[in-house]
Amino acid sequence: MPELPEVETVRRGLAPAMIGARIETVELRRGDIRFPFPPRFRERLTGKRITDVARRAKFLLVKLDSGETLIAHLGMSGSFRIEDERVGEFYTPRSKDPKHDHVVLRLDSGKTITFNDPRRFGFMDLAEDGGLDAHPRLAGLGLEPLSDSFDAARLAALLASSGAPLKSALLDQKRIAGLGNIYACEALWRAKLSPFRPAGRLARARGGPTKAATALAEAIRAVLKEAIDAGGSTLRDHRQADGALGYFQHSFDVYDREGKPCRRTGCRGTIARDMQSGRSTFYCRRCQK
DNA sequence: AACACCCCCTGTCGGC
DNA sequence: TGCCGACAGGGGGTGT
Repeated sequence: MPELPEVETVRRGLAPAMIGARIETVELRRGDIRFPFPPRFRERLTGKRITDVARRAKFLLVKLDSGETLIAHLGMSGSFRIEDERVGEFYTPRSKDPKHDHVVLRLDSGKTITFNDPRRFGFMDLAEDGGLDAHPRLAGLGLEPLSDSFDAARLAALLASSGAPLKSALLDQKRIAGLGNIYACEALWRAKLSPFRPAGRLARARGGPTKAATALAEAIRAVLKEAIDAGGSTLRDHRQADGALGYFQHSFDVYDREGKPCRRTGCRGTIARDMQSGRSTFYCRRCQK
């Protein structure tokens, strides 16, 4: 479930295995994932040393000593796997479906980093030295919800121009970058806000953000932070199992809980599911207004 | 300009 | 048991 917390969890897993290492070989098992690989992709990676592994919204950013940056997106089903050739098969069982291993990076540390993506909605790209912020895949992205500058006032301002329902606006990566279908639903539930409420109306208050915007900003930050904390703790266990980085099961308050009781203390509502712009929205009619 | 809609692709699950 | 449609964490392109 690669939304911001999952991508951040993957980043934290990859960073210690990748930073400082040199890429010795790049194996592409096909010519494209969702998009074709950029020109001279293998050459631009091979022999380069990795200086950092960062994240912007749901994008992983692998910084190279050439100044270029490898941009990776997990799409819906992408994951990375770390294997250590020096340790061997006992600690690193094979993936269940190696047929979806599309990219294999062999590092001089002896570790192998494999990108696996059954649905191939993920992709990789390269940004030239100095061209990361202007790269077409990143240029239009909105505010990082976990950055210091994200607060109720900024959230309200970002939603002010929207005529869309609140949940659709939260999924718009040009406004807030990193929320996906799960955490948009979860944040709205926490803030007791209906996903159908007009987003632009959250902004309109004299002298500052509305109570709803304040609650929503806090809910977004809290739900993302908690998910990252949960992923971080799950990560260690998961890696002992098979070295895979990508999917972690969390327990959600509303997502995928259609027909089940609302978990809010004192609320007797039942979780409903509706479609909004083609995606499922889970919410409680009783306590989300 | 700012939406809503459809599509990309594979796998899984529930209903018949 | 098998088949078939619905649906799945995302986002890019198109049409209104």
